[in-house]
Amino acid sequence: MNIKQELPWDNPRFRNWVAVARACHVLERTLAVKLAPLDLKPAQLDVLMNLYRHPGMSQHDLARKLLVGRSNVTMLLPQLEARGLLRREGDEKDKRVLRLNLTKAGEALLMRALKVHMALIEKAMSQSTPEQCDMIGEQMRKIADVLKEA
Amino acid sequence: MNIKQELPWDNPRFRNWVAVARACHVLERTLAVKLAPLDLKPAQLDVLMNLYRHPGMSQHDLARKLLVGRSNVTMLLPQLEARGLLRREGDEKDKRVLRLNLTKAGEALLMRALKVHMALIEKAMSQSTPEQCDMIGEQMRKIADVLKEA
DNA sequence: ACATAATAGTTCAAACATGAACATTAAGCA
DNA sequence: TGCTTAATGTTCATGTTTGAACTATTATGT
Repeated sequence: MNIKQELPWDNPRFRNWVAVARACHVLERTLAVKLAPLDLKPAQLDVLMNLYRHPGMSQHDLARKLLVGRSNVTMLLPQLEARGLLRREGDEKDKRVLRLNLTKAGEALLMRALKVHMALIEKAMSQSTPEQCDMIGEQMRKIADVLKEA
Repeated sequence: MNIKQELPWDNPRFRNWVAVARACHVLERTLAVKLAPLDLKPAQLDVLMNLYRHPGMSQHDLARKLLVGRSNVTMLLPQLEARGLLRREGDEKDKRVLRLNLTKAGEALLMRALKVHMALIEKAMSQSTPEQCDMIGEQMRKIADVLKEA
């Protein structure tokens, strides 16, 4: 019995997941380069995207959306607030929470950044048919779900 | 003309890629938790995996495989070397390069870590058929290729 | 009501990644 | 040969991410 048979590299699921991870990594790095002219990092773009889609969300909710610690959000926001891209306003009813909203400038920068992000994703995913693309998205959502239970 | 039509969230490619990125992120975080008992981080596991598959590789080659800067490798290796998991030996012919090899202990720890990694990937990918899984891997390899040219 | 739990956000130190500048060695070429 | 250029690895300063401890506020239970 050859030990090689037991090794992950011979397992299709393993090999294919490694490909997923590599593609993610490469796209993330490429995005960072393309966003540099806007003086924006991928993590910051994630913040702006989430605030656009969920206006008035709390920092805690934002942290969960970003799959990141709360302290990370605390460190991330002041930079963006100082640049006038978002506002943090205390909630009236619950004095613990801060409500987050994009400013006009924040929305404007987001739109420019989205063009860059969109173009990159188009380039990456244009090699797949719409059916393949949808199937990939569907499987990935399943993966995220099954792992969050763990 | 509704501006919403131009927004990425209505674009299937965008939505599906976001799902890919989230799945990657969740799996990476989960892996970090599951590897903690072995006192190993995902990045360190990546190192061990690459050295196992490419014995005697240089730090420069390792950095490229890991999609990471050379200085990062320089900072990463001493910890593993100090734990006796790998050796760095100067190349005879080219005195600039250091040849990297796993020790027995390194291999042993790798095997234990691979069980953990493998189990996690199995859990994640078991929801896809083998055909779907292969297709995903194929598309992701294409994406990595097309982006590396950029 | 009052004590206890839980929650939102912050602070801080440590771990980590990055890129530029550097030393050493090798390769290319006049 | 010598001079220039490129490659390998290290160092260092900077910025990022993390988790634990902390404050302030709200919820819960007796």
